[in-house]
Parts: sequence; structure tokens; C-alpha cells
Amino acid sequence: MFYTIGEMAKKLNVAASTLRYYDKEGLLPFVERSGGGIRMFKDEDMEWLTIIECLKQTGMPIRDIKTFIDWCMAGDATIDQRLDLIDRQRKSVEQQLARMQNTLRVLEYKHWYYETAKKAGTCAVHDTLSKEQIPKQFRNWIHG
Amino acid sequence: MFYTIGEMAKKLNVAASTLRYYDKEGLLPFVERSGGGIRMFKDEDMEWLTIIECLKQTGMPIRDIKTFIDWCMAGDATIDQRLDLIDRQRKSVEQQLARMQNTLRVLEYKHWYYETAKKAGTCAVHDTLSKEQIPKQFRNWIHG
DNA sequence: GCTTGACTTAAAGTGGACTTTAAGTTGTAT
DNA sequence: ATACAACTTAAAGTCCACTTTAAGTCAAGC
Repeated sequence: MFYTIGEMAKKLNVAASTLRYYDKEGLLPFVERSGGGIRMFKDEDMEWLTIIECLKQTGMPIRDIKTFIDWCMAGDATIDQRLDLIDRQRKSVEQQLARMQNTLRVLEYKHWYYETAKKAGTCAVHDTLSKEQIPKQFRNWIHG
Repeated sequence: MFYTIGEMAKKLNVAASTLRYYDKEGLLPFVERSGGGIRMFKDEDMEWLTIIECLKQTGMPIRDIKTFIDWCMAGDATIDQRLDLIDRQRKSVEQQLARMQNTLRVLEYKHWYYETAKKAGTCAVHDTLSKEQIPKQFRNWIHG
């Protein structure tokens, strides 16, 4: 079962031009072509695109993803490099997660801040609150 | 206590040109100037830069951050808008966190995949594994 | 065989977030 | 007073990841 670039783009919910761009950048060396030059995507190509999407989600630039794909195409001689790259990306994602969770805490504080201000009709209410009126998780917090 | 743009940039670990860019884009309307036109950052400006950094971390574009800052400068009449914006960003970050956690699971799988391949000396080992040899968390997983 | 929509490429264009450059000013230290 | 590092602006440049355009080709239906 083969898919055209348009069908694959729809399945992946990306623009066909994006897939052409990835191909041009060397991210899709596994995609076959018809006699007439039309790209013929296979079901198993989805797996490749899933790992590409995964690496993209980690913030990895296109050329580094290409390096990884190239290593995959090169076979077993590159297993060590691939393991290293995956581990580095894993650590990076763990850090990003920690930062993102911190960001979420700030937004939760801001939510409380503005909800309280909304009820009072003014942000000035925050100058009048006693420590007990501030939710525990936000006390001893360094901010405005 | 005042800081020059260079001192503030060092404190924040960003380039001074970045702060000038933010100022030009209207993100720093609160920064005062000396008689000669030199920016004079105050300690309390750190709070502003912290929330800017927080919103930037959520993926919010510069102009939307400007909108938020403008609302802050406008006073109590914009509390509702600010609450809405914070809530939207909070939901966005929750989604990003969920996606990132999924990405991490994929990377953990890939780590196991390549570690196993490394021990065996070939990726082909994965064609020979019985279900029991695949860690529980990775069984019934849809991928290569 | 012709139309038509989806495909092809190369090249140019876009948008976002800076970064660098050039020319000039400020302010501190001697 | 003068040197000098750090500041100022406007404008141009860079990098990245696409997206669009232009000109043309492919392939399925009539």
C-alpha cells in the first residue's frame, strides 16, 4: 500500500511542502519513487516520520535529525552514536520538562494573583493580604 | 540601586542586544532612562523580566507578550484580559507538558532499543526478542 | 487524446527572534 | 581635558524552518 505525498501529509497533519522540505534536507532517504518520479510513501515510513517528529519535538535542529537518520541508514556500525544521541536528547528533554513545570507553577501563581485581583476589582488587593491569605504553595515565593 | 543594560544582561544571562530588542518591541516600557538616555534597570524590573521569560518559555510570541505588558501598564481595567491570557497559556503549557512526557517515553524506548542493540552488536536482535524480553512499559507499543 | 488535479523541482519569499554593524554619545577614571 | 569602555540608535544581516511561486510533468477519468 502506497501513499502520495498529499495523502501522507494529511495522515500526519502537516503540509505536503513540509515533507518535500524534509526530503530536500535529507530527512527522508527511505522514501521510494515511482517511475515518473512521484514519491511513494509506505506504511512503515510512518515510523520514520514518528521518530523525526519526536526528535523535532525535543527541539533538535533539522541537520542533527539528518545526522541521526544517516546513522540509521548506515546500519549497525553506528549503534553507539545513536545511543549517545538519544541519551543526550533524553537529558535535554528531562531538563525542558523541569523548566516547563516551573513555568507552570509561575502561571498557576499568576492565575491565583489575577483571580484574586478580579474578585477585589483591583491588583492593589495584593498589598493588603496577610500571609495566611496567600495559598501555601505560593508563600515565600520571590516575585512581585 | 540601578543597573546598566550590560549589568542586567549579565544578571539575566542574555545578550544586551536582546534586551535592546525587547525594549524596541515594547516589552520594557517600565525601564527608566538617565538624562543622557542610558537605560537604568531597577531591581524590581527583574520581576518584569522574569514574567517575560516565563511567557517566552511557554512559546508565546513577542507581540503577545507585549500585549500582556501593555495590559499590565494599563491598570485594573485589564485584569480580566490578563486572567484569560494566563489561563490560555496555562492550558497550552499543560498540553506541551503532556506532549513532552510522551516524547520522553519514546526516547526511553529508543534508549532501551539501542542499548539492547549495542549489547547484541546488531539492531537485528529486535527481530529475535520474545514478548517477555521487552520491558513491560514498551510492550504493545506501536512502532518499529 | 484531452482535461484536470496532484504531483515534480529550483528558487525566491516569509516570519520570528535575535545579532551585528556603523556612527555617534555618555560617563567614569586618570 | 582626554581617553576609553560601555552605552545609544537605525538599519542591515543571520539563522531557522518552513511556504510560496513558477514552470513544468504525471496519471486517472471521460
